[in-house]
Amino acid sequence: MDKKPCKSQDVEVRKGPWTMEEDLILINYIANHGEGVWNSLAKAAGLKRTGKSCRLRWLNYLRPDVRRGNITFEEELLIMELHAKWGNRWSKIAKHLPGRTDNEIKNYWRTRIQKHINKQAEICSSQSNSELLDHQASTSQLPSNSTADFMETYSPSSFNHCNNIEAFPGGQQMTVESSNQESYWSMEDIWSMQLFNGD
DNA sequence: AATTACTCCAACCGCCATGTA
DNA sequence: CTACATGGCGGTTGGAGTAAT
Repeated sequence: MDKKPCKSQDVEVRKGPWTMEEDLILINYIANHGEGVWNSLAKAAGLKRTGKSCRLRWLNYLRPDVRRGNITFEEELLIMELHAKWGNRWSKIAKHLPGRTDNEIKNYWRTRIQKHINKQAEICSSQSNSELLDHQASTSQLPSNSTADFMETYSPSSFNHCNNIEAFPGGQQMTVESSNQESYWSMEDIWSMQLFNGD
């Protein structure tokens, strides 16, 4: 089922969640040989994954400098500011948040900030008249320029003199409450194991 | 205690840009 | 110049975990 024929040869390709073994293989290989052409890296490392998959796994999860969870209030503000400026240019935004990946920022935006914006819009629309409703309907997908509109109201600068902070995702806690205590292997675990195995 | 609804995030997909033969 | 391979990006989805009923 999760096998896909390759163009040139019938190589089985694994999909779905990465196992710890695969992680270790990838980490080990990159530690010894560095990043390279991902397709050939995948083959050379003996991983039955596409180069794309390896690249994604490495960049979003396995890199030693990746920070996950606990997005701070400052980071949240920066994300909103940069999103207002650039729209959904997640990789560009991620470059301004050391250790954060575009995927994480994108997820964070969608699950927390955008949701909050939609809520705010709902409140607004229930309070105001049909004029707003029309505008909302046309921007329900929240393209980048509607975010810019939103930022006029909720820009970081306006936060300084606005008491809406507690209404924001995460509220007064300012940080993501989801625990960092991974239920499975933490990256520290994996990296320490990698050091064990490394040559 | 069981079920349903919701949240969150890792991973995949498809498209586009760029590099190379 | 063209065709193909690869990388990078943004959008979307599946499923695990958690909260609510």
